Amino acid sequence: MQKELEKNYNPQEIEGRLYNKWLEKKYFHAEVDRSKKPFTIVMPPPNITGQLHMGHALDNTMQDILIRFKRMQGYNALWQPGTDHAAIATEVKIIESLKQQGIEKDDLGREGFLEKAWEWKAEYGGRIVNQLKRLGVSADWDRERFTMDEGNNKAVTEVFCNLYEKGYIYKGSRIGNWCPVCQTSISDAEVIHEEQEGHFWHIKYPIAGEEGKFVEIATTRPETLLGDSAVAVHPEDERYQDIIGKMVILPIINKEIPVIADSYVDKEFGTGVVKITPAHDPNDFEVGKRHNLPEINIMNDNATINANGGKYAGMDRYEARKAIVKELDELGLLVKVEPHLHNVGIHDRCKTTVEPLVKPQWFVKMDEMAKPALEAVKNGELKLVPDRMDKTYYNWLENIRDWCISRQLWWGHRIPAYYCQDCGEVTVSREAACTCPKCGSKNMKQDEDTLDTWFSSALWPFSTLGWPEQTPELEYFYPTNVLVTGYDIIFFWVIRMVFSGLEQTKQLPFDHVLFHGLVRDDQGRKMSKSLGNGIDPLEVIDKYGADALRLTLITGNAPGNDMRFYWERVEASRNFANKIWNASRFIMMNMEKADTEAVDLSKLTQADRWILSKVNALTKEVTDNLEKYEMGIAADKLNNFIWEEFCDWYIEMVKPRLWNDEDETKAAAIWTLKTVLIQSLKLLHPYMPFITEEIFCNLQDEEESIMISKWPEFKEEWNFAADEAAVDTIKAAVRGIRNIRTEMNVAPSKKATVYVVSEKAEIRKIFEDSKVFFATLGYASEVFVQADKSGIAEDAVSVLIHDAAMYMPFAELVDVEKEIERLTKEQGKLQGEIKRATGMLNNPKFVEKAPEAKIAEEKAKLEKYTQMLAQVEERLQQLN
RNA sequence: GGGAUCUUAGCUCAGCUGGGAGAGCAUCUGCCUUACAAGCAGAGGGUCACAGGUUCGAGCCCUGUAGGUCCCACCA
Repeated sequence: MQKELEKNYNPQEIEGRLYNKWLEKKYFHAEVDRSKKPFTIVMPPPNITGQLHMGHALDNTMQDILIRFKRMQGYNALWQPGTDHAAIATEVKIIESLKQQGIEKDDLGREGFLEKAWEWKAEYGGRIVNQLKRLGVSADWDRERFTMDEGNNKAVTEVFCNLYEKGYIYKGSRIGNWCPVCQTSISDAEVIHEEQEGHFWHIKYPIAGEEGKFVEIATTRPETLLGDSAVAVHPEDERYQDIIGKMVILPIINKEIPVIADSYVDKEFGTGVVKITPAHDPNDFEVGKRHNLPEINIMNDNATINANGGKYAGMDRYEARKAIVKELDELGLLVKVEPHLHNVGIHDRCKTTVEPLVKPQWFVKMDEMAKPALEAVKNGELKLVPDRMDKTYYNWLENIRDWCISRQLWWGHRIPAYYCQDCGEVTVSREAACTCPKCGSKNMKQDEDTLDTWFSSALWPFSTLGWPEQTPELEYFYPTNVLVTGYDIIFFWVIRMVFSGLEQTKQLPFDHVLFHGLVRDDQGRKMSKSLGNGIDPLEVIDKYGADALRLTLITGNAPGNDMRFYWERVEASRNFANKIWNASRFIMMNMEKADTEAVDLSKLTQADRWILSKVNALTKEVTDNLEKYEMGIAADKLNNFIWEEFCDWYIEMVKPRLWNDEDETKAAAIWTLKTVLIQSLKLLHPYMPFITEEIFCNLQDEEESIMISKWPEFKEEWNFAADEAAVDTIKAAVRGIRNIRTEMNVAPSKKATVYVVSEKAEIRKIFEDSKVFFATLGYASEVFVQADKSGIAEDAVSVLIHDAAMYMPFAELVDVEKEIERLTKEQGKLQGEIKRATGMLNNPKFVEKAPEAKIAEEKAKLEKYTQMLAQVEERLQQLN
């Protein structure tokens, strides 16, 4: 006796129960097992500060689909999860929360702060994991890692030392991006450019020793004048040839600086004269290096003016700007102020305008490591999906600059560099260096800085598997198979994993990268906290179930494309879930009517063979699509098959057999229903794990879970091409009857007599065999199949289906005008088709080049359409 | 400035290597037909942005134009 299902699918009751069952049964856990092939995905580690958002939901749904698919296919599937310490993002949050308690970061000191940070991690680090679980994520939680756990720390130190020993890591005093609020350096990738309304100040610098003579410069940042070391013009600028080499007097500071010539200056832009501030502008920094200019730092770390700014010392950079402009104006040196639109660099985390500053920082030399990473995609070893991402990837690697990896933060991996306080020697070492190798001093101090958070995430695919130890896991599960992530972190993360993997393990960390886009709101805007337009995935799960959310995020979306979130789409997915639920309910209600354990394939009817053949073809297609990461396409096909083919057609076709106790094919029908349902559920399981599991378990007792059941395969013995064609014909015929009924406004309760007329015996056989479908699907009371039109009422209405004509004696209901209109339309259509087919067949090139099957198909169509046209025309004549 | 991408039904989007324009939602018309009204049956609606080109054949390939989005670089 089967369980009775509720009338509507109710996910809330089911999901938690099933997820716990899966956890208890350890289905997500993978152990090294050399008898099976591994399939590995590493989960992009969510930040410990994070709350689940739609991006996570999409990313993890895609991974879950792939991992469940591969697991069912028999792979030893490992989905390696973990979380990211997210250095700056977390540190900022902790500082904020401390502030609310009235505690300043500096009051705590490094040790005290880190204590708080670990407390934070303990409190919030598990939150997002629990949220992911609600989505149905089948990751191996027993292997959960953290970027700052012991193993990862070891990997980070090892990589740092390896790169240092190879000469790829160096410490240099270079101009870099500085965030005055976070008080740390940031990499180029962390700077976003924003167009802002600014001003262009034209200022006169007096020429030394030439009373009354000036050069006019234009600047957007007048306050940096305090740090000018020169004024530059283009070497070939006729206007300024006479002043090259002369000195000008820097206003306010009142010191002489040289006029230099450098081709960096654009003659056309501004006045053609540029002030050079090597310590506060990246371009000026380069110019300064070329001309050996002094780097005068005028700013403190919090972007206030320092002692080099004289009387402006202590002022904020913007305050100083105002004051300096005012003074210049008073001195009569301000020529004009123009409005000016320019791009300003902003820190992506805190939105503060970054300040270019010269600071000693650690860098990774990129040119050598970029080469093999570039090569991997060019030679096809690493495939990006969609492949248009290749160009973005190339472009970045070909123009790569050294990676600034030091951060002036506390939360992160501390740089394993030790300075001898006596002789100044720098030691980079895997173990804490207590003795200076040069002078033997015990007075050693570790570098205060920590590493960019992406330094540890770059190692994630192999550090999580145990590297640098040669663990069995590393050997077996690495390299991983596919990385799934958003295109927005291709530079931050993907590329860095690729070159790190190649450098450290001599292998690509994965051979495919599947990119997805952003989930936007219904107006196409990015979901963000400030806009308040974010939709909480947990709210969607509460309302409609995890399966509905998952399906919504996958359906109708191609790899790498952004998508918009609509509640209506979730509703549609929920409706689909309910449809499956009810189909299953129907099947279960009928299952006890016959013993379906052993059914002879020869007992199957044409309809049974048709749906089996369909699900068989679907199996192949869905499998192929999933192998090619075409999840959206496969989802569409599953929806279409289950809803239309299986529910709307097959179940309806089969009903009379279930209701008729005399019917010998009843058992076959029930067997087919169950078989096709189970196979569909399996194909759907990666998308909708909960509902498929619930039905699967209610449907049968022999297997304990659909998620460890075997993925279906295409079977030649289920391939019934002829039956597929025949049922397609029947379907078309039924549709024709329904159309006529609708057009003539025949109430469904009113039964009709249907005549099927065809001279062809095989056509007659198809309809003879399927009279019952017309009764159920087309509401016909009687069906006559015959070779000619004898006995059919003169005023019968006809419809043409393929090459069979159907007559329905509804004389009293016929609207002749309408019928003529319809037939005329049909006539036009057919004429068009005939013209098209004739054109193709008369084309010598087509006949020569096209495959034979194609030509035969066109010939068959031409013949068919010609016959149909003749029938339509005959009918038209009758009516006129 | 360099690059990517998009423009397909009222809306949101699919459309694989060129071979008779699709889905969901929305709209209209009938139906509470014993799995499902979160449903069933039917209907309307598209010069596939524009202009050229290649091809027997173009939504798909090439060139150009217009508009949108995004990325990178940079504007003293």
